[in-house]
Amino acid sequence: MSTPAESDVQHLRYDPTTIEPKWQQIWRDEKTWHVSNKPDDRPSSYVLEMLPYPSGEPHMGHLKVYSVGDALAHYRRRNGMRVLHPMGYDSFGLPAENPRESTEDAIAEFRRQFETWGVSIDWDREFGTHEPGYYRWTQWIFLKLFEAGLAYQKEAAVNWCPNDQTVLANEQVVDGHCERCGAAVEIKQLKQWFFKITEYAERLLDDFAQLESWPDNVITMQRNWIGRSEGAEVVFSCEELGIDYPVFTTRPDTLFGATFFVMAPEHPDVFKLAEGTGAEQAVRDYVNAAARKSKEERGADDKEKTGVPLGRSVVNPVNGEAIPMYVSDYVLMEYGTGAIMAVPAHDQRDYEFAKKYGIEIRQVIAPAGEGGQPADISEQLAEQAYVSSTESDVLVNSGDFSGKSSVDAKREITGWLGADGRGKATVNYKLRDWLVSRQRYWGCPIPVVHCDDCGIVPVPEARLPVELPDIDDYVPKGKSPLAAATGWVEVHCPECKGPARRETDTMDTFVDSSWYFMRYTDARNDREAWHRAVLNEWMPVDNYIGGVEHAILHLMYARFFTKALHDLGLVGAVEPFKNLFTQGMITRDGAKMSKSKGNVISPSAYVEKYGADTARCYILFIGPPDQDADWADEGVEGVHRFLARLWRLAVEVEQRTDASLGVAAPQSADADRSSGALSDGAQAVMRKAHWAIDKVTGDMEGRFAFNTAIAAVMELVNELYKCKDALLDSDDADASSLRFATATAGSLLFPFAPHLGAEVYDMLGGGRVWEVTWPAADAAYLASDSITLVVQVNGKVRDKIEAAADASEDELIELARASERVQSHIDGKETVKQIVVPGKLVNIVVR
RNA sequence: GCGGAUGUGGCGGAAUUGGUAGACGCGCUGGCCUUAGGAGCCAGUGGGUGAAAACUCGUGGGGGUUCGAGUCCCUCCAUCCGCACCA
Repeated sequence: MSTPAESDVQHLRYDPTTIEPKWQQIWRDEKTWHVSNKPDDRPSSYVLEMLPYPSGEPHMGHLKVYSVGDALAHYRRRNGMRVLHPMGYDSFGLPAENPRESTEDAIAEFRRQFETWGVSIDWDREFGTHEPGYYRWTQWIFLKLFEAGLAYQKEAAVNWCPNDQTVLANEQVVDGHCERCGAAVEIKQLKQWFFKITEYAERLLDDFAQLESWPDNVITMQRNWIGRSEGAEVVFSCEELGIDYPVFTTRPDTLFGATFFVMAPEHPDVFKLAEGTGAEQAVRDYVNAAARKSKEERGADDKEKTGVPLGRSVVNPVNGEAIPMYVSDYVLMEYGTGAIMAVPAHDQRDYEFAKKYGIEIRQVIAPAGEGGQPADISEQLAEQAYVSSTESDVLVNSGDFSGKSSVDAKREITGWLGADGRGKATVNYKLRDWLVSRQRYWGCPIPVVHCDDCGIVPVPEARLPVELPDIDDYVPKGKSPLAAATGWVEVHCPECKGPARRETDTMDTFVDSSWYFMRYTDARNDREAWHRAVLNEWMPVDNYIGGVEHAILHLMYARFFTKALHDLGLVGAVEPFKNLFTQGMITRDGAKMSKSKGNVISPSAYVEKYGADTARCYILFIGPPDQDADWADEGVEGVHRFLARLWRLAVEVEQRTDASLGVAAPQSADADRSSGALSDGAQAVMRKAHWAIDKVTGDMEGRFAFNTAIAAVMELVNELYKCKDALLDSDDADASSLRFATATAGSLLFPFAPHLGAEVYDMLGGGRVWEVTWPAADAAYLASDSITLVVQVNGKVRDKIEAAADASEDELIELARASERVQSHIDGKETVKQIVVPGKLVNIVVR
């Protein structure tokens, strides 16, 4: 029964360590994945994974993101598209040791591993953001934004990380802690560089409509972060000092209930206001205490409201009433105007403050009660504020506006105040300008000089890049280490030629990564950042793939950059990423991998032991790629077994069938299928192969269902094992069907396991699978003459019957009723209803 | 507190439009092959009753819509994530 050839095959070992380097060398030597910028008749597609921060070696997240992106890139290419799939490194940042050396070592290791993974990258476009050839253009963009008034310097209260010894953007502070190192963030008053992202707040919101597919949660997070709220700016006047204080409120309908007024401790006028009132010392103590608090302490959940009177009052514009002013840290300087009107009856925070300091709580809103009269809510107001604001909430104690609905009153009171300049409708955003200066050495220098006579002078474009000097001590000490490089700092002013000093702060690394996807399109251009026509040919990115942790930071900054550069006429696209895919995390024992938990596993160990194809397929097979997945070594073994099984099948089929048959489908295939020229086994094999083609294609299109796509190839291979013994040693048609189906398994698996896919296809005489068009399923093999009819009685499955695919509804009912198993359930009962789903099911409802 | 997601065998997961729940893989059980195998091949595998045929229960809990619900609606619970003094 078993031939020598068969038993040989059983003992052959699938050896990825010889197969994988073989194909990698061909791809490297022939630059297979290089794509030219010269358009051709193929549609272009830009597939991009978020660029890696090179530190140590790649981790499981990298393996996952490139497994997903590479599968997509391969699939696109084989569907006749011209695919841009580049690679680079986010190589400025916070390295521990000698930055230049450690960065370049890490990049070399990343590149080496990516090559062992067989990722189909156009290596001719590779760069690191720390290379002068790249950051020259980062500086150029900075100057463009500066010219446009979108980059500016101002003194402001900023987030300071005492550990990293640098300022942080608002977005980089998480729960009052440094996003990077976890230290409690302090507030400092410093002069810093900002990008005017707030000018784009509205468009960042509006243009969500232009995106093709982005996860809802990412859009929601950005929307919340931008924090648009509509309301009114209302002017309260301090008559004693003759200063007007506008406040922002979303509740102008509650103005008649304002019984006090609060300023943030950072408000520049608090000392001026307190002066001469006797409150000076108390105010100074309070403000100093607030300044010493970390952001976290200030924002703590259960923190009791505190504050001190300023000893002054302001006039409420709706009723001319003078109300007392306070300073309290529950008011934030960075939102609105840094001052608020306080309506304790209808705002919980104001309520708590008023309760503590015995300030009047004056109700001006009431829910509609019976008979259209306002309901009595005094009981509730003894406990907490009443914050509802709907059509059925009406104003009380509000002069001429009493009786109006809360909703109408907002508009009418704003309009009334607006008529004589005491207020206006406005929109406010939580979003603040992007703080981009960093007091770090390893970053892109900000290309300006400070001249005593000329002020801030941009470095002329022709003199870019402003290169990072080599220095001895790059440990941050509160100001940029670059300040110590006196030979570099001291320059001549580009305008007056007088003595001047270079800016010593460097840029936030998020600036580097806000435009790298544009540079890829024309990465070797040393005359300009990109050629416009080339850029527009590729942009926007068709599929952007990465972790959801960048939902706000990177993705919002990149959107802002694209819009700003668009407005400057430099970029055609308005949005950078048409489709966004956020991959889930790889966990270990159900927990995030971390050094402190000691549960970190690295891809390299698995790639060395099982090969890249196994590691890549496993990470895709483990579950839907947008969900978190737990890494299990037994699962890896299972996938490895499957790949070995396919490889052995290919070897056996190759050895025991005639090589001249190649990988073509049997010639008698579709024409003679019904006439029986193909054996039953061959037909089963052909049908399964075409079923798999259809399934994998469907899973790749539209959704990233790689897990079920791989499962389909597993099913095909299982079917081939079942049929192969009958088909080997048979006639040419049978042998052809086997060769075709085995090669098809390799072809379908190629996007996920490129080395093995190429090996199997080539072994059977198909040549280079990546040059072969993606297979199309033959409808003739998908349709079947017979179906399995499910028969239900009262919705419960009672039988399954083989039926002709083209049977009529009546025939199906007849068939169903004839079944013995069905009869035992319907005998002697009245048939109420019979439902037929053609080709699928009959449900007989009896009583 | 607000917003979002998820909940299916022992485990990872499948079920694309309301129509056979559990594809595929892991694990487990049995068989074949083998000097042996933790290799390979084949078969079985949601729970309960049963010798079997079969019956019955079953997609976090409860309720509803429907001939029919993992899928739609209401409600509760659990876990995870994001935001959180934003006036």
